[in-house]
Amino acid sequence: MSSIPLSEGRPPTQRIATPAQRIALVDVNNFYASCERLFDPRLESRPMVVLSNNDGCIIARSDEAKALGIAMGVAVHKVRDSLKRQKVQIYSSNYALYGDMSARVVSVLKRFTPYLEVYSIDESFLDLSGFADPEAYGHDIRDTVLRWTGLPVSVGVGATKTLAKIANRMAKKNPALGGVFVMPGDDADDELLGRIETGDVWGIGRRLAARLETLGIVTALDLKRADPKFIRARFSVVVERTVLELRGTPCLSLEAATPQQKGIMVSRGFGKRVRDFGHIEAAVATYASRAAEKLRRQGLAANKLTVSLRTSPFDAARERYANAASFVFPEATTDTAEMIGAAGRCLKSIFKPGLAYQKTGVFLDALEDAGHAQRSLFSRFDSGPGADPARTRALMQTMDRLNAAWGRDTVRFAATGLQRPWAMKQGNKSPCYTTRWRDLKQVQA
DNA sequence: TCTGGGGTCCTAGGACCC
DNA sequence: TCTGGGGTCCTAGGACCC
Repeated sequence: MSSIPLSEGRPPTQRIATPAQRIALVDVNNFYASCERLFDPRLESRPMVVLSNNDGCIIARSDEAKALGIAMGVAVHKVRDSLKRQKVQIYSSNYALYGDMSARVVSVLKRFTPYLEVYSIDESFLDLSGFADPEAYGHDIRDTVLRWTGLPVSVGVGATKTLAKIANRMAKKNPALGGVFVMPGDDADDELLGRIETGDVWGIGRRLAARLETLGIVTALDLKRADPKFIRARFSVVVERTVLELRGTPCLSLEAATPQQKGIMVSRGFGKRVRDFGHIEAAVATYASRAAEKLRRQGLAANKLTVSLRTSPFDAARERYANAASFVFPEATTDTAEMIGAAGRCLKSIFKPGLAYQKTGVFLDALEDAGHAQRSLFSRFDSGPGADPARTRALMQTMDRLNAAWGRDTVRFAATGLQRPWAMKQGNKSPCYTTRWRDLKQVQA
């Protein structure tokens, strides 16, 4: 994270003097709207919005649209008349375009420092520790990105990620700053923090803000001055970190390497309500295969698949229902057909006829590196050279006998193979074997 | 009629083991 | 049969982010 390498052999507890950490947050202003504008110059200085997947709600607005008071996330049908009256241009979203533009911005940013974390499609954290004049550097970054990609960015600099976020917000809110703001640091931050509500601090959402308010903590400055230990006891370690970060103590490090993804989700709302099982089944199969594609593209394999299904939480008059079912694969898989099959079974177990459904999704979980996917305990008997199905059956029978005799999942296979709540709910008693090497050892013992 | 589609991390609590 | 502490692993649910 720091650009100063630790010398080898130094005890980890010993602190070394480093220049104050400087983190810059660079993000694209109104990212989706700015991308669309790039390819349609007629939109320049006109109010415009970009819509979500089914053109359901507003997910991006140009400055001009914001000035008209159009809210983020609002359902289009609620504001359709007002959009028309104010001549707001309306665009469907184009994620392929945004992904491509995002990559271009990142490649420009990488010329400024290799210590960079791509945080989201339109935001990156840059480590500028040790740079003499971060403000001038920020302007350089901004000018270069604009010139090379056509996209306007804002740059906020602070001692921690949380402070960089706040600085970025300042840069956006005050046009006079020219898109760049550097937090002065320490006590000099206080005047500014006093004018920011806790809910606008990174990591403090609506619920936490409400709970903090009951304690009299209303502004970012109040939060900075709160006792970290008290906050930890009352809330959690997450909020405690935010307090420390506001004080300039880094708790969230810059992650230059992208870690392995932990879950993969594909979900969509239906354009209109759906009652037909076949329709939902087709959607689930499509999502399962898309999820499998994403999985393989990253060289991962999944151990578990979950299907969720729900009616609309917005239909106050109709019966509400939401449920999910999971399937744990006998061994980690990347196979589309296997996933579609599992997804279909899961769906069947939670589908209730007669309801008007709004949304379904497929989630892949317990991911691991496909190259090191755990071999099935039985796979060497099941297939390949030396296959011995009889041996497999014998092993399974042994397990069944042990489990029956001891009245529980003695050797831990039977129960761990199926997610319990689902198995119970379905009355599915058939054992499903997870076959890890540690289990094999227990059997042999 | 119509309300996004993804992700992350933390905590509490249950099952189980010795 | 009861009691009990210390530990791991797993899951559900809640909070947040973009």
